[in-house]
Amino acid sequence: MAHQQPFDPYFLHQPDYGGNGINTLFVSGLPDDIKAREIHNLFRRRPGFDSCQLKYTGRGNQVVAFATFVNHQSALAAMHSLNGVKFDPQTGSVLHIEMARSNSRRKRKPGSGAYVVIDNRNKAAGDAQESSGDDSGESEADEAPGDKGDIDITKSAEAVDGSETAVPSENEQAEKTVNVVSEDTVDGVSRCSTLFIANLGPNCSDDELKKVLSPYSGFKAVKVRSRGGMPVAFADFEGIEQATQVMDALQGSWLESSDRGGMHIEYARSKMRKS
DNA sequence: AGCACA
Repeated sequence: MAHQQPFDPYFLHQPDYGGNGINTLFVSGLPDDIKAREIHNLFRRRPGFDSCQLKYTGRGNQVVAFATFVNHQSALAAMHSLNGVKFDPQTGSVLHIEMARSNSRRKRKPGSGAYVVIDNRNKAAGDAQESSGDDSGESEADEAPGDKGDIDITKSAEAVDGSETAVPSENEQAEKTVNVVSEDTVDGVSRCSTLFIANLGPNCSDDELKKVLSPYSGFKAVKVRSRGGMPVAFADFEGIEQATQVMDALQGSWLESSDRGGMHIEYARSKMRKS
């Protein structure tokens, strides 16, 4: 019985389990000429990334993707950093990312690439053709939220196949899918070596946060501010990279004092004043 | 859904 009590949020007090167990993201809003490689390049830099798959749903030219991470937090962090991002300035397509209904069961095969393509376009037309080299059996691992029922649009059987199934080579240099305006700006988000932490419980203290944050390299200081309402905190780090690591590691995780959900962590708008 | 301290 892996049943979680929906009415008791305290079943996951361990920082390692600061989530509902879902580590896969559902991605829509993709242009229909998207390549699996692009999905891979979009997510591969995100901490905790494991693998991804591009799926032609068979509904027209609809394309969705699933990205799997090592845990819920890293999936959440990636979702937060990429959701709403304008993916293609030409077509104006904007990424819509949410937690998948279920985790990807497809394990990354050793020696094969970190991404895979599932093409249901022909299946929808009654044709049983496999995308190259796919393992037989279930090729479905996840279901899109709000994707119940099979509305067969027996249309579009254009074979735009090939090239996506290629194994990604070690091209570490040719990836500018994510817009980097300046070193400190990614996807239009200004990064900062100070983090802003919200969604804290009313009793959250500096000490509690310090205990959680101090194990991370580069941690300098944390301050909780209450301003009457719910507290927020600012955590300062040596550099942006260290701050990012902590944000990715702790995004969505619960503290003992949490009562409204896990921590919501963003880059602060300004650096903590030097002391 | 909330960003201070100088």
